[in-house]
Amino acid sequence: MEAPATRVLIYEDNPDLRISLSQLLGGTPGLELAGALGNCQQVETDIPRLRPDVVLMDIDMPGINGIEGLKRIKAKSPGTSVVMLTVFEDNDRVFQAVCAGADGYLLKKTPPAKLLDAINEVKAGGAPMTPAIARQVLRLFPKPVAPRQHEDSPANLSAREQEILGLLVEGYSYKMIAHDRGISLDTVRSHIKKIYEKLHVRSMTEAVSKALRQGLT
Amino acid sequence: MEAPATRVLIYEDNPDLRISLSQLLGGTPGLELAGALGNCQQVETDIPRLRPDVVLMDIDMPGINGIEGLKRIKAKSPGTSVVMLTVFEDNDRVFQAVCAGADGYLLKKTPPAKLLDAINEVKAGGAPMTPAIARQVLRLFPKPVAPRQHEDSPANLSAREQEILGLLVEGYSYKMIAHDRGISLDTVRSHIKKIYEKLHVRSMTEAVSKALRQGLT
DNA sequence: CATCGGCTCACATCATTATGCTACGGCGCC
DNA sequence: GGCGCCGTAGCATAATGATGTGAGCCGATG
Repeated sequence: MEAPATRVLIYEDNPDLRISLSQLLGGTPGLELAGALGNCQQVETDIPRLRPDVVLMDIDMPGINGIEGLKRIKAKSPGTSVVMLTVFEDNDRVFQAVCAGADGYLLKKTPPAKLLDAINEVKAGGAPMTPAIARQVLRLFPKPVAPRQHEDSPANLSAREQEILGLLVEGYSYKMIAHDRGISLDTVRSHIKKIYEKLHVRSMTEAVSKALRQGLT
Repeated sequence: MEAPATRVLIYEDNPDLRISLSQLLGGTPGLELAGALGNCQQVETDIPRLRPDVVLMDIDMPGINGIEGLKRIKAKSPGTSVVMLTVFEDNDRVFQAVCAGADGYLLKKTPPAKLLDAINEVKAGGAPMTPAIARQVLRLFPKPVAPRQHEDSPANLSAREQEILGLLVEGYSYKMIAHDRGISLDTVRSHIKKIYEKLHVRSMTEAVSKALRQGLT
């Protein structure tokens, strides 16, 4: 008396990934591939036609993006669970996805086994999320509820570190910062290393993005 | 030298559980028991005194309850991570805890191994939650949020270029973009060169900054 | 059908960043 | 008065990014 298979629909514009996801799901007992599409232009008709229980939705797609696709699905069929797939743990998108009613949020690099777990999890009423994303969701939460302008610690950055982060945001290079502040290039490196640790990032672009999105400037 | 041990502070009014948690943590390499207290009456002084990296906080305690303790910790020391422990997946408490800035939310029945994982997870910037609680958090999230929309200035960027700029903003490296989009590294270079020309910038950081500030995402 | 822009790819070279380790003076806190 | 954090600094190596030049394919447009 097996339960009927869980019907899974994939939206993913990268053909390689789409195919490997399809194969993964198709080859798993208890799951049934309802479809695997490269865009969500026809999402409104796809859903009633394919009747998925769970949708895996890539966030970054040309044309109608995943967030928009999510909204349309939820508008038509609120009961359908939608798990967002993304390469980034980007704050803004997480926020948008969560607001639009996403039921889970995973990174594309999630190993296949975890992905299958996640599908079962949503089916069981859970909400699969990577730890880092879960953290972001928690951080996002209090703000809309209580828009306190709390000058809560700028992510623990020291005054000097904030200053330098500000310059990064302005597009300054290490050299420019060193010259501008009259310190050595190596000192700039030191500061930036610490900023990276504290912000949990690994590149200037990530730091800039995080700074701008979290108002650390 | 090894990384300094993670200092963990426990608030748990049940002596049995408090002791077994203490033993669990005390016997784990990389963790250091900063303290194990039966109430959070002195939370304001406990924190600076014991300087924990992570606090495990029982929600249901006599006197000052866990939510209140959490608030006080966050008021004094926003950088300290607090993981709530609870017996029930009660909606209202989850809501309150999340609003007060909890960094994780686990059930007391969580197996010891998972608990240790969770501590490492918060330390690494994650937010351990049980799936069911994660789902509640998502549901609690205020939906009526009007996402700003700007279809205004495509800034002359082609669709592909905007797409790639989006990835840059997310902190993607050339390599990651190439892999994700299934194109060669050199093609990524080409696109980015053109993006730079069109935006009049000369580095990833400038491009990211400009993109975020002008809503090109 | 010829031209043009967008997308793809290659090769080359130099500049900049990322990361790890080490170190020292100053300051505030037990 | 020892400990930890901040700001400063240097050195070394590996990885990534910036820029130039050139080229093939395709679809749209004139």
